[in-house]
Amino acid sequence: MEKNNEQLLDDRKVKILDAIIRNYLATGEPVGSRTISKYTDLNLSSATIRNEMADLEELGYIVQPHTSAGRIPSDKGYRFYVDHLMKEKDREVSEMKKFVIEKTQKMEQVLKSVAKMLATNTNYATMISAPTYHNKVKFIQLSSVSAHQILAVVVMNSNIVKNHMIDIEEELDNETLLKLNILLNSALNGLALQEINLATIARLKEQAGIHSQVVSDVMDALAQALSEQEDLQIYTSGATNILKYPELTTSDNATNLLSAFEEKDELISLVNETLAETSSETGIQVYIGNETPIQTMKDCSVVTATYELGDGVKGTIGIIGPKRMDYENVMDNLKTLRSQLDGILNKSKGS
Amino acid sequence: MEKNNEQLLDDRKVKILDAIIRNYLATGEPVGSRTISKYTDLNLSSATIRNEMADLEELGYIVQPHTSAGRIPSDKGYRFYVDHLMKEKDREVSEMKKFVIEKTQKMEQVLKSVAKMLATNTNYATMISAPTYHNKVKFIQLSSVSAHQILAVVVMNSNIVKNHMIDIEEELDNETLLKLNILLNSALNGLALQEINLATIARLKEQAGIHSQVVSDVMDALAQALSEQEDLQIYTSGATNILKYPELTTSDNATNLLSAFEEKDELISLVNETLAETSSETGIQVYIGNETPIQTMKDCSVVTATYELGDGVKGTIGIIGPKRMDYENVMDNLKTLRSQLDGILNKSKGS
DNA sequence: TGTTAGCACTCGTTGTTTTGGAGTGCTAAC
DNA sequence: GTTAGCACTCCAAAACAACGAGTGCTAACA
Repeated sequence: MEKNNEQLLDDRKVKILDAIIRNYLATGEPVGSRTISKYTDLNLSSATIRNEMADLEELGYIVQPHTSAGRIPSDKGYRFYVDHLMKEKDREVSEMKKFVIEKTQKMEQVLKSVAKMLATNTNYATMISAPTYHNKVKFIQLSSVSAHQILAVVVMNSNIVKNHMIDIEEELDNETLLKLNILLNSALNGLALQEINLATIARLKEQAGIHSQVVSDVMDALAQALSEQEDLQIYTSGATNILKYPELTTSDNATNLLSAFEEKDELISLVNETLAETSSETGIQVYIGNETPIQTMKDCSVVTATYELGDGVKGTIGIIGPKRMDYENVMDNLKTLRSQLDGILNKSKGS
Repeated sequence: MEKNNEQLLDDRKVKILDAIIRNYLATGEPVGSRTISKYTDLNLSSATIRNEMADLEELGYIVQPHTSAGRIPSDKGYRFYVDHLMKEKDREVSEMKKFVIEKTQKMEQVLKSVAKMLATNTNYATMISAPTYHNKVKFIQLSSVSAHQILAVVVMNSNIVKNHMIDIEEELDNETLLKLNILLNSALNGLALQEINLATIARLKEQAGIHSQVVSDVMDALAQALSEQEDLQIYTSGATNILKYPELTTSDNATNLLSAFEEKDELISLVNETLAETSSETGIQVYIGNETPIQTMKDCSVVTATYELGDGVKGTIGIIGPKRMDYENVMDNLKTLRSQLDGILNKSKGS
């Protein structure tokens, strides 16, 4: 925090800004010159601090809620803090791992408990998206369940299983079914879902050589089932933490935020956004106030992390809290989590 | 509302009580004697009303928030209202049906939109549980997906499909697999999941005649997969409606309620509770205040309805709001919904 | 005997005023 | 460049006043 490659900020100003923000993060109250005067080891009188603060305000790093109140950080101030001032903790990571791993059950369970743990750890609202497998077909099987129903099962590379029930008009004999199975497996194996389009299906029908209506129907149904977009699963926790922060409770702000957590579609676009913004080497992204892609969260800070499960499979974790959030703690949590999710989730694949 | 088989309530008191409650439901404000004096067609002076109100208070049907305030209904008052006073609307039901049916997609989608519609219709928080199929096995299939993986697919009577991936040590040849499939189907077909226990499996192993470790392993894994309790899916909507009612916002009440909606485990016990209480012929249950099985909701009213999908498959719908909820509207909604869910959901079976 | 007008009283709500104090900006002295 | 001092601002909390909706009670009335 000695360095300042930022415009015009001399060493002392940086120190003061740092002190202001830290103090505000801790108390949530506007901080005055006298406080800083004693807080720092700069040994400066409050009057001096006042002058510096006036400068910092002019530069846009802090603002006054009203005359005769202390200063609070602006978005720009927070940004500077996150980019330059914040210390990176390096704490031991064992506890977290243990907590999650203990009960490695289904993926869903794991994700839920990860979200929950993060929420209790940070006291903010959290979300985590299930990894999105853009995956290849590994195995397909059609089985005749009853006279008028065919069950199609598709296993993906990641061992995710999809099934789809197909209603048919007339019965399909076992022989044809077997033939179809072989055909499908040899034709579609290794293809990504996106690669299976109308053309592929048409060619398949051709190859099948059996020009009965039933076969055609089954193929179409299967194609449709495969093309169906699996919708992004999102798990949240601690949404009510939002109510703990008065600055988020004003107006119907809180309601909107809570709704967003219940409805989840805004969270989905958040996930898509962050996955698109191929974030820096750390994989962690901080949105302060208006920087956020989601309008509903413009009074919050949003910290997201993308995690990767080895084979290019990605997901997103998000923490939503007030702008005066404990960035250090949050980012620390996300960082360790990110490094562990790979191991944790791979153990519990298979939906 | 002419009849009063309730203790000591003469006709006039009933009318006054009715007026008080209706008024309070509409305004949310304590209602005074003067209001009632004009509201009803009884042509009584406020003084007379006051006397009657004093009586009603002594009998426990209404309470005063404080001296020199109007009266509001007590739990007992609400109960009386719901049991005897409330009119049953009979409105046309078409709109609701249309709205939901239009987009009959997957069950999950349908349930979500039902909850949403209810929430917007009533302005309360709503939940709906997915139907619980205590179901019989219709079809089982083991398939070899790769050298060390077997996929077990089980189709239930209701066309719900469960799949489970089984890791195996040594490869299983096709012939054995086929044999197993036949065996499993003939042995387990028609059995309810609960009927498949260790004994059944042991007997099956016996019958298989193949005493290889692999077969035994597969059987065990399958048994375990089958016995796994599918956890009750619950969809909610409009949880934030809770914040609209000041009487629920006091203290950390709202937080607890909202958390309940996020965490869902309390909702699950609510569902279990209501399913157990084999409710009356109408299938609708009203819990007022402390009557509710869920402590968190002791300041609310909870109205639940169980719906049935022909084949004994049941689910629960719940509406959670303030005690001064519009019971008529709520119950009306639930009633029509109940009568339609059967048709709606049967169209979109298959998870 | 039931009903009602009248009245004194209660008490929460709302609005106004007062006060205190935290914090500022500016000026003048060091 | 730093700081002590001072006048000034303005929010928050407390204190106060007025209002009015509503009550219970009593006494008169049909």
